[in-house]
Amino acid sequence: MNKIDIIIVDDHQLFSTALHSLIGKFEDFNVIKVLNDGAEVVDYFKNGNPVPEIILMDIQMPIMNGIEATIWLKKNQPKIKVLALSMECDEATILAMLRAGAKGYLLKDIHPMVLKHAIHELHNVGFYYTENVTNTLLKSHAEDLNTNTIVLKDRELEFLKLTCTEMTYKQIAEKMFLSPKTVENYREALFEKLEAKTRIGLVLYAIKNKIVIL
Amino acid sequence: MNKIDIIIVDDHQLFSTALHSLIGKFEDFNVIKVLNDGAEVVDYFKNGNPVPEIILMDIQMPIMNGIEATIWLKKNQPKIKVLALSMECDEATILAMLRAGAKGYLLKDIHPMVLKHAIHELHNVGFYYTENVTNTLLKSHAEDLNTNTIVLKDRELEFLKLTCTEMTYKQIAEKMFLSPKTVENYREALFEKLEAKTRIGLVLYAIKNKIVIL
DNA sequence: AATGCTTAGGGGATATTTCCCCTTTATTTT
DNA sequence: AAAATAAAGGGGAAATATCCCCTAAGCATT
Repeated sequence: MNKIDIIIVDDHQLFSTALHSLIGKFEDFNVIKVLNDGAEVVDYFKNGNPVPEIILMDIQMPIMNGIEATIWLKKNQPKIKVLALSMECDEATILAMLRAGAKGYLLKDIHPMVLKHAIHELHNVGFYYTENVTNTLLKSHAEDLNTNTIVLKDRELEFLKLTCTEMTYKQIAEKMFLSPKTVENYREALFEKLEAKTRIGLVLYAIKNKIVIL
Repeated sequence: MNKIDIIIVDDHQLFSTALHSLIGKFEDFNVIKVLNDGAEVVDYFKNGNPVPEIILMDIQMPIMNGIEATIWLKKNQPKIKVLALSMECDEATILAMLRAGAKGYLLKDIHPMVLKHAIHELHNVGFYYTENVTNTLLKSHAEDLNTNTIVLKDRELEFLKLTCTEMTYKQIAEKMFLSPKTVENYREALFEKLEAKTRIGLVLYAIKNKIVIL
């Protein structure tokens, strides 16, 4: 039987190391890489490295957070199944992560056997939600989880993050190595996509969907 | 021995009623009023009603949330000790509530005797923090909790909330029955107080400090 | 009576945001 | 090969936001 290839993404070295050795003990899993930030995920795949079946993804990470990284994966590596592994149990974060495309959501303090089971379910069935998460979904009326097919492009995401800053568009343009007029186009595109009327609307969207985390 | 006067503020009728009858069983407490929203708290005291020693304050409420209400109380009824009673256990909310001036923070699923004990501690010692909250405080380096003495005035708070909206200042002025120029002054005052450079800065502050809840 | 604080309002200038319409070049899809 | 799409850039105008400095009435403190 083939092993399931896994990548671990977590900025907390202690945790990712522990997880690595833990998963190593399960004979049917194979950790092919440990990455420390969402940004490293993007680099990893842009460089054409081996594609895993499953990614165990932390959420809070310094450069690119797990939600952004999952959004990127949805677009660029749609076959990979992302299992969110997080400390946060609040509804907003769970919803944001699932909207981003995660196929499962576990809290970090679960029993190892639950993790093992979750990975298998993800691999065989395609998703795995704990009771906790299911409840959250039901509570939130599961509105637009699947309806909401808003997919932001890389540069749009980058722009959106900078928009949640006290930078002017001119400054954002410099930071993105673009002309102010191009940044202007990103702004207009996002106004449409996210149904915003002003820059404030973009900021609210980004925060609600945890594209920026305060 | 004198009873301790208490006001309950919670929009969830079922809960506040249950709480009322529960506290009624403790002979040393006296619930003098049950209110259903932060806004009712403000009205209550503006009308010169009896002042309690302790307020049990919910956080999520439809019109004015518990954090705003506590900020208002800090300024207008500083002797009242606010005990937050909430479902949220995330760091940001706890910190925001304590910054707002709450003297204690309990989760709603605690044992009644813990609540009783907490109220007594609040009354006698002046504060009561569960281990949970203490941990959160230590983790967050307890930076500016006491240093941060930013007190927003009523109208400033009102303005700030509207600022987190896709309304222009002109529209905000209309809604507040002020001239655009006066709103302009509020903006400038808040820029200084909150160390913001742009309107985005105000929005970020309001969200971080849970003055608006997304 | 004088001082200070709060609340409300204003003038005038500059920078930024927002809107609408248009071009080019490369890549992807059909 | 033709058509659609993504990514980058632009002109010009109107609406908003930001800055700095100033006035006046009301109220509380000293």
